[in-house]
Amino acid sequence: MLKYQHIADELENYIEEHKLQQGAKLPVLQDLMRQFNVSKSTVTKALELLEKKGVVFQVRGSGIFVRRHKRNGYISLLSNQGFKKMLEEFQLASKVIALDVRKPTKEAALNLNISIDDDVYYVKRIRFIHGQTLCLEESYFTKSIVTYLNKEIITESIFNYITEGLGLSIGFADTFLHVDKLTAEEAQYLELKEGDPKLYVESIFHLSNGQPFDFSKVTYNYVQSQFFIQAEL
Amino acid sequence: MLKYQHIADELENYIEEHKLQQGAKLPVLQDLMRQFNVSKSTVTKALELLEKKGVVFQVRGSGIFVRRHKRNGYISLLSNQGFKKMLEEFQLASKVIALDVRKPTKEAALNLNISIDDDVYYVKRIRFIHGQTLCLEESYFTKSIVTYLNKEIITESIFNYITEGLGLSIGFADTFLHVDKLTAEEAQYLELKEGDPKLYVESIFHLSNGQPFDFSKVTYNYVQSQFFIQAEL
DNA sequence: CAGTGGTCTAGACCACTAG
DNA sequence: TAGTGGTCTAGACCACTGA
Repeated sequence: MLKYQHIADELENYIEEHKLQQGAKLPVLQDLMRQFNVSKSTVTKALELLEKKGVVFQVRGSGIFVRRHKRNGYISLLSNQGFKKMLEEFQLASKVIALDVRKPTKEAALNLNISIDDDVYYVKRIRFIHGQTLCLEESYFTKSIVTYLNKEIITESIFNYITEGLGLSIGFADTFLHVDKLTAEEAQYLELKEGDPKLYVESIFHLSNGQPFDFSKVTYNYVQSQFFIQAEL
Repeated sequence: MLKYQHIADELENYIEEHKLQQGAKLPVLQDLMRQFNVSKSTVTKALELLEKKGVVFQVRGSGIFVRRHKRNGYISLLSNQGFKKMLEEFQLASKVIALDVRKPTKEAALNLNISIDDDVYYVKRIRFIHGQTLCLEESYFTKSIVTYLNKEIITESIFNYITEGLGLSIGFADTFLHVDKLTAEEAQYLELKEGDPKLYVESIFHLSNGQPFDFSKVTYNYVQSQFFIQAEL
């Protein structure tokens, strides 16, 4: 385990356990260096991680403080809060509608940077949150990378399987979103009415080496969809 | 000017000028160290900045590569791409509907962490993109921080004025969003129909020292609203 | 002006990739 | 196995905050 990762985890746990609120002051750098017996840069690296994650903010000349917003029930749009945490917190579940190997659409091939003759796994599923429909999801996985999928895997967390099971390292994602009206088919799956609002999200996920491996199109139920983003400016 | 900031700017310009595409390889760390005559950590810091900004990705054992998505016309939801760039690229304009000093609503006071007896600047404006209505925006600025505003300022970029004019340093923002249907009033302002879809975004902006100074509620025209997010996972 | 976080260095060693 | 980026150190110096 990386030292800075470990320090970040410890600090986050500490904040969680002691239920520290926005603005609570953490120990100064000197103390953290001594406490964990590491150099200044290592502590700094850990704090940068937490800052990116939206857990703390640092003020030069003053100290390190807890950052925590007041609202519950919002899903993080940047999945930097951890997959497992999300799954637990929101009791997500899935129902699989389709799973097969096929040729990609032109659109999918373009986004995955493959030929329309290459194979992809096609996954279509509905996701539920607290027992309500959350979204309708269609995904294309490059088969030469994600070599095997089955119904059991995709009912659980696909990404967890990709990292743990296949030993692949996920790097980054490009996500595009806009708002529109539900088509009849989407409305039926989400148990809403045609013409109701929807949030439509397309994402291209890449491995750490930059190779795209998943192109997904997700239509969210507007009633259930509350998102948040913590940004540094 | 910070060295790592300068290096990051230079590299970004280089990529822009040479129109490097996704996957293009940049010089290795050694070369960048020599080229800019700085230590390894400094180059690393510059590259971390660019990585966070979604400009490059690094692969251990392999190199540093350009990251660039293929879609145009999408607005970045994390304003980490720079305000000025956005304004230029999208030809944003504003029409002011209201500007006054008043007492905050309970909601605004709560989010700004002030008393309902404190003064706030209230701003209501419509923003246009390429001459079309983009959004309807209501903002509350803590008056003790943002001490002065006038119509001219808020017709241009408020944030630019806050940093340049008032010399304040903006730190981070918490943003909450969901999808809903337009009310009659919103529809009128946005030149759409009541019941049409909308993207509704609430943000709380904080100074670098953690103090909230702006609570804003924005309703986007669904036709014009295309957003993207570049995330690291 | 004491104390805090931010920048930067020089160098050791490690983990991974690709030929 | 040579070359690449990632981690970590110890320490100097700088910029900012708050009493």
